[in-house]
Amino acid sequence: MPRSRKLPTRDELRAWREFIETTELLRAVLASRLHHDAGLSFGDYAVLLALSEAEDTRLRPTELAEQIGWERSRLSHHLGRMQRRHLVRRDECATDSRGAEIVLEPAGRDAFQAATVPHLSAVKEVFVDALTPHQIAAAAEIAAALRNRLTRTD
Amino acid sequence: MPRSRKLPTRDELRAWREFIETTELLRAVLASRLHHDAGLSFGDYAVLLALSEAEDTRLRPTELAEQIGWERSRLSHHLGRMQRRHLVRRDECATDSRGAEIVLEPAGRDAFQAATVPHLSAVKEVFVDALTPHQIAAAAEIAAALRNRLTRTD
DNA sequence: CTCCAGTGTTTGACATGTCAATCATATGGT
DNA sequence: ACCATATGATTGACATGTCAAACACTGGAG
Repeated sequence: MPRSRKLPTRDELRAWREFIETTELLRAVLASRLHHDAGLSFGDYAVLLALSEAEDTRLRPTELAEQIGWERSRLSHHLGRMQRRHLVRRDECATDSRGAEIVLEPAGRDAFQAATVPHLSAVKEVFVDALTPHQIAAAAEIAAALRNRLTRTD
Repeated sequence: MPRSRKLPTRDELRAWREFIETTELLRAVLASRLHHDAGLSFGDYAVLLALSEAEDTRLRPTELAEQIGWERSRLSHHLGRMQRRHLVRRDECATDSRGAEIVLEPAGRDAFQAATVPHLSAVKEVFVDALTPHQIAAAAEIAAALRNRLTRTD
């Protein structure tokens, strides 16, 4: 009868714990490898990827933040750190003097290019090759279902 | 021929991105709720859970760190913060004067008890109820497969 | 007994993340 | 033109995470 229970069952909770802990471990392992192989953090990589794909390799902060799903203040702090390392540069925006434009610097382009192959190899090794094709499809569906729940109404 | 390709295909990469970004969002949402509902972080909750389940509600730091999968230095920093909030206490260890024993304090017990139901409700809402029973089982299997890969040889 | 390599834990320096407050400029209503 | 409010972005204070070094004791070889 407890179709309408409010709390997870023991098995559901076990699945939850295994799922959330493992995905955290997965993230940590990949982040650690990326840092070891290319000296970039996950955040660095996300920023550089978005900039690399952007027209003219430049983006407004708000747009960049939306693309990678970050709050603006988080991005701002991170850009400060990346700027110190000459990976990106802040330009003034021509059309809105409040605004800025984040520009990919040569060092950022180089670091991103050097990082890409090792990073994708690592993804292949610890994600793609760890799962069957069917499981990969299932993972994508699960993610879609979760995202659907997370981003509605709220 | 590219059965032995070293990099993910476009589809595999899409699945990867959706998976990793969504699990991060999931974690962030649950952490935010837990903090809002009970004033505890994910880390606080993990520590309090382990201590609550421990015999005599006390544990050696190294044991505690292993149970929740943290590095010892991370745990030490976190315990310092929790101690300031009177959630836990550090006792000297009777059998090894180098060592310590982390003890659950009344405030920690209360906070954990107050946090549990809202947290599990949230897990039910954003994880269990977002997926079909079949998907939950698949999620557990995927996590097991990933963990298997992550924790072997390396 | 003495020394020293090993173990348990903490510390310091720094990278990263969140939240609320601030700053500067843009913009629409009067 | 003027101002109230909205918008783009940054800042400050603080929580959290990693890494390497330091610290404090243990336990066994000589």
